[in-house]
Amino acid sequence: MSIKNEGSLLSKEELKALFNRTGLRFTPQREAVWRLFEAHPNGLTVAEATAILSGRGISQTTVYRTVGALQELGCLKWVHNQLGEHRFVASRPGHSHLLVCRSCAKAVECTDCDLSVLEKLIAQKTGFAVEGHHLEFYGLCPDCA
Amino acid sequence: MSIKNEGSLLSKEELKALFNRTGLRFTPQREAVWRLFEAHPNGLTVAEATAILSGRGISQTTVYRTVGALQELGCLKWVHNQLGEHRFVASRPGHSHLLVCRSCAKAVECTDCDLSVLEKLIAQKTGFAVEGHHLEFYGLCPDCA
DNA sequence: CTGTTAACGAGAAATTATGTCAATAAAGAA
DNA sequence: TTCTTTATTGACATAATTTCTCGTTAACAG
Ligand SMILES: [Zn+2]
Ligand SMILES: [Zn+2]
Ligand SMILES: [Zn+2]
Ligand SMILES: [Zn+2]
Repeated sequence: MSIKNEGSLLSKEELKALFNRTGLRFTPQREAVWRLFEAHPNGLTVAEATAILSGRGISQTTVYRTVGALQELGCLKWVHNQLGEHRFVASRPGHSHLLVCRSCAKAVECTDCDLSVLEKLIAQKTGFAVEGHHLEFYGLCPDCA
Repeated sequence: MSIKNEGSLLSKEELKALFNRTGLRFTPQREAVWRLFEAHPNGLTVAEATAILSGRGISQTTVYRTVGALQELGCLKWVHNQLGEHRFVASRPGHSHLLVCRSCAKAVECTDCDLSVLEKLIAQKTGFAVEGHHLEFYGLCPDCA
């Protein structure tokens, strides 16, 4: 198990390559959206991101589109906090889980949480071909405890 | 591990008792909302439920409020399907997980999936006081495979 | 440098969810 | 049963969230 490291998750070159790999263009707007989430390890709602980025001339439409793209690239994860708020958290590309604080509504990423045994068990019992999962943990973060 | 049984999950008396236990009133509208979800094991969005129930004189406002109440009572679970659609699935009161078919959107409940070991591990590593979790599995159901 | 076309912003529109308030009816007491 | 209390309801307004349209701009391959 490892906790997400602080600081820049992706260099400019890595980010450009990530977009270009799937035929997407690397634009200043897309970098700005990504950097914003990168700078907020606890996550943001689209509304919060738009409020900040509109001051930099980036439109709400572009924020929505970029959040969608980053999700498909696997480096932006969504969580529901207890009140149904839809938040997004930056991460390195790949699968991970998130811990959500019920007090301050912030989300922290954790990786290497193996559920393969459970998936196999469920596949056997139900006949489902299990392809993946979404797992969120709820609780109180150290600051709020 | 156990799979959800078919048919009526709660008798009228059980349902009334469930509401009254927490000071909520048992109304025809609330029963109708519950029975609708009970009759749709694959789940419904609020919009779908409202479309059906408005034909029976039940308002959108009441559908939203009842869905919220049933969630708090623990017998209505939400899932995101792969496209972010927000669906609700009836279940017996209590904690459980759901398997969602990516083809037919069918959601099947399963219980007794123990994550306590994982929760303790995460609590140690992160300092979070872990209080609960939300876990969905995605895959293909036997009929769609 | 040039051409192609994905991506952009502005604004409208659609969808989803919540708030207000007078009328109604569920639950418990008498 | 009847009465009293008050949570619940429906209609409607409003707010919040998300998607769409279209003319313009600029990323990127050649
Ligand atoms: Zn996982
Ligand atoms: Zn906190
Ligand atoms: Zn669980
Ligand atoms: Zn299926």
